[in-house]
Amino acid sequence: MKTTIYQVAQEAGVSISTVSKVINDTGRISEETRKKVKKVMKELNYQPSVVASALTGKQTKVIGLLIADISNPFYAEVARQIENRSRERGFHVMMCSTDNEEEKEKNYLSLLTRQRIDGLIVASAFHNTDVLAKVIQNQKYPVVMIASDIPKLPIHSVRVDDYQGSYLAASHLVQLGHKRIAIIAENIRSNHQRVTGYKDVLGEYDLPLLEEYMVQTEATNEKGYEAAKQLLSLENRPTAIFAGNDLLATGIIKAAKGLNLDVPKQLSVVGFDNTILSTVLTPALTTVAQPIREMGSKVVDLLIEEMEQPSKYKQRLLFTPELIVRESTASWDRK
Amino acid sequence: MKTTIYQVAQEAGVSISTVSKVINDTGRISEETRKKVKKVMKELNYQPSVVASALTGKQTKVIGLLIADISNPFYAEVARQIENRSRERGFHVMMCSTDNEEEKEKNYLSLLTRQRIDGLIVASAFHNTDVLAKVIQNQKYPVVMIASDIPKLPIHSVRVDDYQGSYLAASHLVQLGHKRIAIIAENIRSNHQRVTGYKDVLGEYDLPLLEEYMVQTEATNEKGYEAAKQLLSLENRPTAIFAGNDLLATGIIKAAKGLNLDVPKQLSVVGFDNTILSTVLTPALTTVAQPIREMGSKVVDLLIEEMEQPSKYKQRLLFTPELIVRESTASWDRK
DNA sequence: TTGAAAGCGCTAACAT
DNA sequence: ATGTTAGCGCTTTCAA
Repeated sequence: MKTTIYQVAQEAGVSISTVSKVINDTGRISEETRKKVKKVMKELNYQPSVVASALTGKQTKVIGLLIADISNPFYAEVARQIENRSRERGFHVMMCSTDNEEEKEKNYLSLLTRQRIDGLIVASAFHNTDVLAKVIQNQKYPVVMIASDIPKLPIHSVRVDDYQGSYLAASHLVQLGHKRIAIIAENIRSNHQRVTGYKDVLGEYDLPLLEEYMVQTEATNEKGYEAAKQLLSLENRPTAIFAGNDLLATGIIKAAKGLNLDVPKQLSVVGFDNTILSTVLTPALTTVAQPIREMGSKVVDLLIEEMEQPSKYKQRLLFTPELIVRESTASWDRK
Repeated sequence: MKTTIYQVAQEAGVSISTVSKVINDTGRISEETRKKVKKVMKELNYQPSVVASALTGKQTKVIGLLIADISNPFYAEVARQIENRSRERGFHVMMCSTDNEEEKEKNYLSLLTRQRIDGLIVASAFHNTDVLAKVIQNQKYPVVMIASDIPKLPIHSVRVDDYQGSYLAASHLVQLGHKRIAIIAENIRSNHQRVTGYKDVLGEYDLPLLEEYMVQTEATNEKGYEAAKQLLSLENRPTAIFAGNDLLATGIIKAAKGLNLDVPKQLSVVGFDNTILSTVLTPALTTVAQPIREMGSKVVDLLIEEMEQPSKYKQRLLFTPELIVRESTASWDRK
C-alpha cells in the first residue's frame, strides 16, 4: 500500500538508516548510493511520513494560527500573508477561527497541542490572558502574536502602532475642523489603544470627551450600523466618526445613507486597516493602513527563529501606520 | 517533560494498555480503574499524542483544504464554514491557498500527503486534472470538491447550480430590456458554466452573441476594472455587464464611475456570490446568492462519510442559487 | 478485567 | 561509508 522506508531500502539494496540519511542529507553517503537511493525513491513514489519522523522528536512542520475570524477581510489578508511566508519556509498552517471567544480559544489550544504543532501564531483577543500564559509556561512550542499584544506576557509580537495610527486619524479629523468626533471601536487590545490615541488628540485640542461619543461593539458591519444609527440620532450628533476598523466604518456609512446624511459633507468617517472594503465603498474610505504583508512575513520569521533558538528577550515590533485620505472625510466649517 | 501514557499508567498503577483503553473507550474496564485512570490523567494534565496514535494507523484528525485564495471574500466565507463544521466533527483544517496555479496545487498536495491528512477538500481550479486524478487513484485519503467540479473524475462535489444561477441573472437583464449584455468571467469551471447559461439565455431571446462582449480574466477587482473599461469604450458599448463574481463586479462599477456612467441608469451590473462586497457597494449589487453555509457544512459531512465508508457511487450536489435584486440593475428602454 | 508484547515508520547513536 | 538497534508514544492482538 503505502511505500515505507523499508521498501526503499530493500529495493535499493541498502539499510534503512542509509535511506534516512539521504532523505535528511545527514551523515556521509557516497555519491553513488545516494543517487541509487534517490532513484528508487522516485520510482516507488516514496513520500517520507511526517508523522513517523515527528514521533522521533523532529518537527511536524505545522504552525497553528489562532485568528479572530477568517471571514473578516483584515484577518483573511493577515492569514494569507502568514500562509505565504510559512510555505516559503516549509511550514503548513492550521487555521482556527476563535471569534475572540474564550471557549473556542481554549478548545483549539488544547486540540493544537495534541496535534504537536511546532509553533503558534496568535491573532485572537485572549481576554483571559491566563489561558495563553499557561501555554507559554508549558514551553511545548513557541508562541508569537500578530495584530495584538499582551504586555504582561513574555512573547514576541508584531503589530501596527495602533496609538499612532489613531493619533493620525483623529488629528486629521480635528484639523479638518471637526469638534464633535465620536468613536466606535471593538473590545480588543488593539482597539483600546486606538481609543487612547483618540482621547489624547481630543485632549490636546481641548475638545470635550463625551461618554456618549464612545461606543464599544463587535467588529461587524451590522454592529457598526446600529451603533452609528444611535450616535447619529443624538441631539447633538457628531460630525465625524472614527471607526476601530473598516468593517465598522462600512456600517457607519450605511447608517448615514439610511438617515440621508451625506458623507463626507454632513458626516466624516475614518476607518482602520485599509482593507478591500475601503476602496470599494462609496465614498471611498479614509482609513489607516497597516503593512500587512510585512507584518505577516515578519511574524512567521520570528516564530521560526524562536523554534530554532529561543531568545532570552522578547521583541515587540511596532510597524508604522499610514493615513490614507480618500473621500469619506471633509472639512467642517459650520459652528 | 511531556506526560506520556507510561507516566499515567505508572501513577495509576495499571498498564499502558489499560490507559489506552480508557482513553479510547474500548475493551472492558472496571468502573473503578476507569475512574482512577481518568483522575490521574487530569492531575498530570495528560494530552494523548495524535502523532503517536496516527502512527499506529488511526486518524490524524486533519482535513486538508486546497482553496483558490483565502483573501477573496467568497473563499474566505467558504473556508470559515468548512472550518466550523470540521471543528464540530472533531477535525482540524489545514488551509492552502493555490491561486489556482498548478505548481502550488501540486506542491501543496505532496506536502499534505506527507502530513498524512485524513481527507481533502478542494476548491481550486485544477486545470490540469491529472494532478488531482493521481491523488484520487492513490486512495490514501478521500477527496471532495466544493464550489467546483471535475466531471470526469469520480468524486463527490458540492456546488451551486452555476448554470441556473447565471440563467437567472441573464434573464433578469433581458427582461429589463437589455439587448447588449456583456460578460466578464474567470477561467475556472464554475465560471464556464456561468458563461454557458449566459449564452443560452441570449440565444433563447434571439440576442446576438458578440465575441467582443465576452471577456475572460482573473478574479480581482483590478482585472474587472480593466476589462470593464475596455468594454465600455467599445463603439457599441454594452448596457449591462454580468460579472462571474462579485469581485469582478466591484471593478466594473468602479470603471463605470471612472467613465461617469451612472449605474444602473446607464449601465446595469450583476454579480455572483453575494459576498459582503455586494451589500457594501454603491449602488448595492444585484447578484446571485449561493448557500455557502449549507454547502460548506455538507461538503465536510460528505468527506467524513467517505472516510468512514467509501461509497461506490459519487454524489454531485447542486444547490439552488437565488437572484438577489438590489440597486445595480434597472430597465433599459432606449432603442 | 487486565497486561505483555509486537509493531506503526522513522531517527540517531553506536558499531562495523 | 554503511548497517544494527533502540526507542518515539500509542494501539491492538493475544494471553493470563
